[in-house]
Amino acid sequence: MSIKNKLQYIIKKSLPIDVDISKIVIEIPKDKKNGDYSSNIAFLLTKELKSNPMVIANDIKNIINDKMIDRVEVANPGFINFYINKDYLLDNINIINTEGKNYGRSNYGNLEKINIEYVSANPTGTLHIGHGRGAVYGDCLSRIMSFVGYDVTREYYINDAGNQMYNLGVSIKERYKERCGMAFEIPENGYHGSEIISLAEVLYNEYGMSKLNEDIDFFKQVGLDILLGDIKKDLDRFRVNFDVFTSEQSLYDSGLVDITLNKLKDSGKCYINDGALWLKTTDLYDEKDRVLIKSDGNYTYLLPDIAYHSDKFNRGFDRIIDVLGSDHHGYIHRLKSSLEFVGYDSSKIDIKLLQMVRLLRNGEEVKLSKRTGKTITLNELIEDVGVNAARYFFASKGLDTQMDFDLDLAVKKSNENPIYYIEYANARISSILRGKTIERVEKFSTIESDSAYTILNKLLEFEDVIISAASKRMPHLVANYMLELASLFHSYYSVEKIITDNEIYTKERMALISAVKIVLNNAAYMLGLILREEM
RNA sequence: GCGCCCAUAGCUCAACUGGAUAGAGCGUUUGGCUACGGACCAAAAGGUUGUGGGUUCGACUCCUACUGGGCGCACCA
Repeated sequence: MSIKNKLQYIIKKSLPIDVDISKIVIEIPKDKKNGDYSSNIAFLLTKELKSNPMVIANDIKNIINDKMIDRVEVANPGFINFYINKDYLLDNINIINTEGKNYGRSNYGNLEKINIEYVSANPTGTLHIGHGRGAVYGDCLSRIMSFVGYDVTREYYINDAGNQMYNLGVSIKERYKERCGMAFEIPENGYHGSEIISLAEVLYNEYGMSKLNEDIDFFKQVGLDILLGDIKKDLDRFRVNFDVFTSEQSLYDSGLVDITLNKLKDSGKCYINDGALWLKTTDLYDEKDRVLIKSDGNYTYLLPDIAYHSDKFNRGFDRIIDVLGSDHHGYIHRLKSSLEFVGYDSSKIDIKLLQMVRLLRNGEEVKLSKRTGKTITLNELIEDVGVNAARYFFASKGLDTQMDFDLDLAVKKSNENPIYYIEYANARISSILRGKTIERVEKFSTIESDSAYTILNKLLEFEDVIISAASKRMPHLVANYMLELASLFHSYYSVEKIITDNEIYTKERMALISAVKIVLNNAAYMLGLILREEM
């Protein structure tokens, strides 16, 4: 059980009335003068208890008696502040060193089945920096939610059936014609990226001019296979992985798209106008109705997507998380409305929108556009700054910040990325501990400094940090935590020598920094970072 | 024009979703290596949290009206 959870129960037991545990908020005060932990519960009970916060807080204080808590103080205008017992903090060192990689794990998620869909980039080109942000977010969230006991499925949706794929096929065919020395023309809405030219090159090298009479489907399929393969390779290099790849085409093939269409028709929410089939999404959350089948008989993107989300529901997920670019925000209402029409509970869908990455080059904005082929690829980024620095950069920021990424600055100052500061802490500890064994300390007797106890409190907080990162879907909390822990360690390192002539002193401090190293690496794992032991 | 998101130190971002004196990194200034790694530490300067109202014990956080940015507003995906 996490420390906040324990405190919640301790408080609950001390209350004169029954209060829902989730209403008892435990916080970590910014100023240590206000305790290691604090609660504002007294403010919340003033109405029910018909008393003022100070009186309520003092009543609670007088009842609380737990060996985990050293003392309780009440502060104006009614905060209850807790100080954690030092032996309890010290013993946590042993727990960390024993549990190792598992320290911080919990069953908070109760094995709830979660589907997290992210990246899902159309296989019509190479991944760029914007995809990197979504990839890191989805991957970190998956790792974090798994760690706290959710049953997580990581999923990638392949849009391999629509118009864009057709355009891809055309673009490849035209490039192939170009390579064969024939007249060619890339259509206005075709793909102009350099990867299409390389694709044509591959085709030419393999088949010469023998494929000139193949239809668009042939080129589409070749493009899909190769580009999707490249995407998977890039993601793998970025330490981003998936459990399931779902193909849009497979939803047509299995008949689910048509089944979904019939269910929508049965729902009575469809009507025909101007030769197209519309869905009355305005009956729920949408601002205008949407077309399901165009007047030319083709389906819009929405229809297979309703089928896709139905499929996710049918697979029995308790919660569905979609990670999308913020340019898709207008899409949410029509999707949720449609799903309600076919009988699913759309409140189980959590759509996380990530703001665009604005790419700067020497202070000037570089417009990303796949169509014109002007992109900074994910691979180029990794090449320049490395996987760790790139991942940390994305992982350390909240979803709704519109972040600026100055590539020149990032490369030039890559050593100033906080990840190096964190790695340096890990390297220092590794260097001290190298070749030595950590022993269990039955009774700590020499750890007394404030800086040591600040670290111990920070270590104790770890499980709660992971839980709130998971429940709030905010992986950057873990990134912040890591940086703080690294900073506390550097500080501690500068004031206390670890290895001395005193055997007990040395043994206890080695156990402490070993615990720091374990937690640092567990946090790193959560963010998909691999901390170097030497720099 | 309508809708969603954003605005915090010179710059890039935090602030535990309503808590106590708004914090880090970079940059600037000052001090610290005969120590287990100086890619470090200690300290200073830097803020009317875009603006005006409101809600309450308490607001960066919630409501409202503005200002300025991003993104949407297809029988594209």
